[in-house]
Amino acid sequence: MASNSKNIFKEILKKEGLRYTQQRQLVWDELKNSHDHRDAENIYMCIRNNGLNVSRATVYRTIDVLVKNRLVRKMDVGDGRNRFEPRLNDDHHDHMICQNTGDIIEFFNEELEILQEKIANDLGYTVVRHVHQLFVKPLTK
Amino acid sequence: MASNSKNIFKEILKKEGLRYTQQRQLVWDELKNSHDHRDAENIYMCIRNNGLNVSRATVYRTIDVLVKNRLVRKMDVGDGRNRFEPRLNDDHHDHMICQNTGDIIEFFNEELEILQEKIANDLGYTVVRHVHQLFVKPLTK
DNA sequence: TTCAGGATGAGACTCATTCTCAATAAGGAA
DNA sequence: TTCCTTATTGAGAATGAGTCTCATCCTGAA
Ligand SMILES: [Mn+2]
Ligand SMILES: [Mn+2]
Ligand SMILES: [Zn+2]
Ligand SMILES: [Zn+2]
Repeated sequence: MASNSKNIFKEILKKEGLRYTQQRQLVWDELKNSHDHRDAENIYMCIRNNGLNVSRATVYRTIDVLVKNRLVRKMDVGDGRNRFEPRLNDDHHDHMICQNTGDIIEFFNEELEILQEKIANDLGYTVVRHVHQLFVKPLTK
Repeated sequence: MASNSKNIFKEILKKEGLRYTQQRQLVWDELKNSHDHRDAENIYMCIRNNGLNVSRATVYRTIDVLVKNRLVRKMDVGDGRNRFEPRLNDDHHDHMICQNTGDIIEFFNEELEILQEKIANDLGYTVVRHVHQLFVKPLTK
């Protein structure tokens, strides 16, 4: 049901010893209702354009909690501001950024994931997290 | 000889229609004489501690030229400031960042490079550049 | 319903990087 | 060499994403 993600959110706040507030719910709603890779300002403005009011500080503070608890993923495309995407069904994927259109294409390749873990192991490490971004251009036919 | 990289640098400035200046040479010297992954402030301070004087603005401006012409590589480890490393013999490699020590370990894996190009191709793209960073922890024996 | 203490909002602040502009110095011409 | 045009430089102001402060507000346990 629609309230499932709300309950997950409430659980997390409880676990963190934080209170459930209107503002925190609004930020989470705004994030989970789009699959885009958006920056904090965009999330802030969308809430505001909806006639609701949550401060920038609260947007940032709430996103931190969401990222820490893996409900949201933080990413940096190299343009100086972080982007966020919801992560409801904890599926890992990496990104391809089209240099022509700015489109962000998601991809997942098991072989790649295994290979990078192997590379780390061979050097005496294990991968905790990783960033893999391909900046691409369309193939000319 | 030692002046080879200086000549390469002069060539690039000429090609870009820029003048050869003491300050620009000092920034390039500072960068090429270390294999570390350093931030702009570090480069600025090292030059200054050598009793020489180049402004921050010029350090940033010169690095831009070096990056554009592939004499220097720009990277972002996610701590809010860019890092730079020389790139004299245009060898590609990716990075592993140790979460415990902060060490940056370089690696290169042909198979990985080929695989990511294949992934892009399958989606109708070709890879122009990529970022691949593994945030790792030492394996416990 | 009460009320202690966590949460919020507005704006100050931080810090890396970029911009401004008057003064300086390359470097081609003669 | 000297001259002269114009790119370059330096100091500091400006920018912008993100963080912090603190007076006020609100949550939620009792
Ligand atoms: Mn994504
Ligand atoms: Mn490196
Ligand atoms: Zn991956
Ligand atoms: Zn690579």
